Amino acid sequence: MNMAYLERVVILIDMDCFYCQVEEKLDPNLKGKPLAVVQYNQWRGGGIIAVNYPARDRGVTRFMRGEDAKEKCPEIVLVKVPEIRGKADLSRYREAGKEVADVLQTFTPLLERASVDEAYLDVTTLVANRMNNGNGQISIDKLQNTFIMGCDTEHFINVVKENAEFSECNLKLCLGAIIAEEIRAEVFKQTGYRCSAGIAHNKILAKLVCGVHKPNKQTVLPHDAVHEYFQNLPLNKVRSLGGKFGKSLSEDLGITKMGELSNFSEKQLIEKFGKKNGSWLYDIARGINYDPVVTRLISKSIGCCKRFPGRTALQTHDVVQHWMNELAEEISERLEKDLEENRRRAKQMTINFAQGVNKESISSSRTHPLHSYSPTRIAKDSLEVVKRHCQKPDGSYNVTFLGISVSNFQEEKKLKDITSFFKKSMAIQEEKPVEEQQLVEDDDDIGNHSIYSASTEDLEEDPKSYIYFEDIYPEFVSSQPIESYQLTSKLRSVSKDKQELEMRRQPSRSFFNKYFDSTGTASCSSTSTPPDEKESDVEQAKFELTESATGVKRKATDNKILQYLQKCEEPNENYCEECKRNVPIEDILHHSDYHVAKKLQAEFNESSLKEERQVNRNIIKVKPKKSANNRSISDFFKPNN
DNA sequence: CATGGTTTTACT
DNA sequence: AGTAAAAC
Repeated sequence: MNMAYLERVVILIDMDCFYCQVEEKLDPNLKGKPLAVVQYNQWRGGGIIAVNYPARDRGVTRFMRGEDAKEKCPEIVLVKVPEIRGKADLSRYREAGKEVADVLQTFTPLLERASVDEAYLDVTTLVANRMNNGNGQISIDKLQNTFIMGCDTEHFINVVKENAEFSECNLKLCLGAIIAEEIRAEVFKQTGYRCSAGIAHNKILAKLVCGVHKPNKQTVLPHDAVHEYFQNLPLNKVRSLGGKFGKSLSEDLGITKMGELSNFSEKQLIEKFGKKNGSWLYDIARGINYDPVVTRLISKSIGCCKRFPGRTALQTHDVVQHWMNELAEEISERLEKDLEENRRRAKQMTINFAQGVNKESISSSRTHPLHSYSPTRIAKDSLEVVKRHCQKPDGSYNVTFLGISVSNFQEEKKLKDITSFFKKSMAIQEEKPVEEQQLVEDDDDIGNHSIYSASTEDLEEDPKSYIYFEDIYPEFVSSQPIESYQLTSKLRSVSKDKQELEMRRQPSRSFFNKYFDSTGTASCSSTSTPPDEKESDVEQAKFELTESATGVKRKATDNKILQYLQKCEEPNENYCEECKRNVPIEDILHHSDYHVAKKLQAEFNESSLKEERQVNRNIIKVKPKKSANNRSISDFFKPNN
């Protein structure tokens, strides 16, 4: 069982009806009552954007208006999202999401925030650590809230224990599930929010099963259970197949279930849907997916927008200007906050607008450089764009949508964060308070906005003025990363032969068919000897284990796998093995420093207690102002156990 | 009239 | 750079 696509353990954490939970936390009176969160209650009771479970039990769903919900469930409480400047203000939920992310972050840096209430975690190295540290025991009492797809949990555990080496990847999933239990418990402990989790070997599968036992439970999808699960699974349940593509997929191929997708050759799929989609489909039909979990804690863009449907369409310059001002103010506010929190500055702004009614509406967007965070400046530039594109010859408008979003964030200070942490904690050098270093320059044309932090384009960025991490600790930058070493060498030893290829072609059913029946009752004996007719498979598995253990390398015959492995084996200059992605070449130093810090944290976490975790959190954030600890670097290199 | 506001990614 | 799709 040494296949590359079974190496990773991915967790998807999804908050249960998050907006409702946020409101319930704010007003504990609401707990237990049927509740929905609505925005804009003017028209038909407002649009529902979240429904809690008591309300769901009574048939209330999203896609209902507030009025419909009241009809279905007269006792329902409808909480309206706050409004500022005439539009919905979602900041309360963004804050809550950040709270949760801060907890998740203490478990692994390999964290991808997918939305305000969802995040993927690649816990492969955490799992590997537990196995290497002799901390890899699994038991039912650590999996009290865990379901295994297609199998009873306790039974699954027993089989995994009895066939430890044969089902190493399933053991990994169990450990991943234990970690997920810990994560969810910690999230609840620190924030009071409940969430569900999906655990699998990749993001698509983790996402797929996360909701199977919602709320407040978690679900594991072992690779061996995929085949059966897919037989009855509609195509559109799979992420990215939920829309038009999924529909055309099912029409073009004349299929409705995921299981049917594996009847098509990779060649066929590529012919129909292109190289990228075709291979992706071929893989996922077999439960295989290589999309990496990329480390992203903060968003790459910040935007706000508003629709003006039907009769509310904006008809005059004055009204358009008014809403431009409102949007610009919100954007500006959020940008200033982002600047403080994340020390970065957006360089580009995109103005979105639509004219005309629904079907015949024409939407468009224009980009514009962003020189200042001043709301009047933002409004002025945006308005100009909209005027140019939307004003009719008679001076009137018919604008049904307006939006401003900003992107192309540039770090305000490079390499400074991490070095200042070390400077501080090791007292290497005196450091001025952050505030004093922050130059404010008066920017621009329309003047009078000195309170709006200006561009730092020409701020001195002399590398010599910083102390570089690798100057102090060259060994950590130049040598093999500590934590990833074992994983990396494992990936390197992954081999591939015809047998494995065959197993890819014919989705593997062996494990589940041999040891489980569909009801989840035990069908294997208490001995570790498998039934006769399957012995060859076990022998094959052992053979593969031995082969990889001896480090014998065979030629990969499958290009995809080959490429995947090459990525692992020969990282190029700017390929970050930790993130499994390329990072901008100019950021690589900063980036690798980042990972060194994260690794210290990860190692520390594994063997440590919660207070220590709390301390590490400050390291991860590398926010000098929060680092109230006196540890020296050597503290981090104490033996693990 | 009318899910609405966000965010990411891929295509061209 | 601008558009479209997809997801929550």
